[in-house]
Amino acid sequence: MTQQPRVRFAPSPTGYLHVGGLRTALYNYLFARRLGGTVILRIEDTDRSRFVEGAAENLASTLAWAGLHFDEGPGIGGDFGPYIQSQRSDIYTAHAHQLLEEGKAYRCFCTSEELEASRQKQIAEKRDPAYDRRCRALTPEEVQKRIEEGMPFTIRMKVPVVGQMHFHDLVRGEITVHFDAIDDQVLIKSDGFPTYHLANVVDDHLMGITHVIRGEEWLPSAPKHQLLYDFLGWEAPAFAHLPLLLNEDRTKLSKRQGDVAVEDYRNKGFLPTALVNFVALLGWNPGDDREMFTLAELEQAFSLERVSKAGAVFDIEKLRWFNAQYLRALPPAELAGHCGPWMRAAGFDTGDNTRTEAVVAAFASYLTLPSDIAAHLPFLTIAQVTLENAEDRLLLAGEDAQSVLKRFADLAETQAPWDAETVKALIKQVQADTGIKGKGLFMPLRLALTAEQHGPDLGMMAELLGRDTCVRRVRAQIT
RNA sequence: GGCGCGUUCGUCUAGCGGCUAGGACGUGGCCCUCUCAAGGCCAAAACACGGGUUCGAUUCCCGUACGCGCUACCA
Repeated sequence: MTQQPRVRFAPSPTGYLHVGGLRTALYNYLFARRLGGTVILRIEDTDRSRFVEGAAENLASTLAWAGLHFDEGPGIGGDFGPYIQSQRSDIYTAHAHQLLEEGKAYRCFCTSEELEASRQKQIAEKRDPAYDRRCRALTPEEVQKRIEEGMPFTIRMKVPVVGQMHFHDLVRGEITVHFDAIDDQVLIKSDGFPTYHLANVVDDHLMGITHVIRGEEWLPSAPKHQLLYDFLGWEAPAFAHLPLLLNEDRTKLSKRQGDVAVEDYRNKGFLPTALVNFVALLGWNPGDDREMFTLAELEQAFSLERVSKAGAVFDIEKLRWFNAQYLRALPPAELAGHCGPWMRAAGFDTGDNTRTEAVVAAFASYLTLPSDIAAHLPFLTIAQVTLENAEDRLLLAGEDAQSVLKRFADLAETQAPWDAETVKALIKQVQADTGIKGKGLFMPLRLALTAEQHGPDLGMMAELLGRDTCVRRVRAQIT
């Protein structure tokens, strides 16, 4: 029987969407789409102390911005809800009590302070910090007495004391762990909420999750989860632990060393297509030399078999390259849409769509981010050209330069129509009339017109400036 | 410290016993062009180390080193 895969992305709403989270969400999404499966968004908000208002909504909208759309989840619906863990408390409690009754879990009355003290002592004695399982030995009478006294308690999983277990990881293969390395994990906290371990196992089972695709930081606790499935008499889903995203110094990608929030990249003008394409290739490759992928193409090409094992450094330079590629491939109207805010901030009036689009099209190949457009606008926004550079002034003062400027101004005065092509023809005429060509012909004009030595096609620049401005600026440089 | 995972150019990676170790970003050069950007071409640049196994190891096994992760009533 081949069942359609059901996968989930299960972030905790503690703020923004981390780029590593985006990558995890993406791989889940691609895996499911490729196989015609279902993608579920589940909010893991069992830690009330870390809850951030609005974070869940922000997560969802950022994911949507990236183009990832879920089949089930909060605000989407589905037959396995609710999809917010804080609304599923009784379900976790019921399963924890079942484990209690079956002798697979026990109540622990130790306080956080006691546990911390014990931990410190163990560290001081150079022993491995681990819960000493003192409450595991409590008699039923003692337990009953403490409950009646109203002592708060947690519920801990009764991990076998000896032996070892295996589990299979789709990325890493067979993994063996000895039970003595596994603590008696807390399942239900003293506030009544479940820990990640219990909630994730219960939900994954109840929601019919077939494949758990998550970050490598979860690898060490996978055996606990496997054990929980066994305790509950459930078949565990397949596991796939993805390699981590790293800082330049190869530590786990974190704030402090650059932007880690998807929103940061979004706000800077990175396109979702570029970010998704880039992040898809961090830990996965198609097996051939392709590297430009749309989401739809990724859906076709993705497979867990080609996910690599080692962590990947988040190389912002390559992301920038991807962004430049996608940016310049945009239709002018869309490019103008992205650049608009920056252009207005730079004093350019974007009221005329045709003109705005012509400007961004002229500079498309110069842009890595939409904000880069601002640096190219001064020639359009300044009142007149003033050459700061002595070298430039010298260049314009030359005899040849002056005759080029004069001839151009004379011819331009009556030129109509005025567009890139006709201006170029006009420059050709200047060349024929003055015998000056190449750099000596273009540079004086470029400087007089734009105040810059470098830039796009001069004919295009002249068109954007308009005939009258061109004539005025060129005449202004004639001595 | 313990446990787990990992290790091919600076970075992302291909490679699944025999290759001049391939591609991409970045870097350098050349070409194109009035110039710059883009684009094209070329170049420099890697199998962590030590043992095995094998006719032959980047590839398989073991060890070492290094890195990362986990080691919470956080996820």
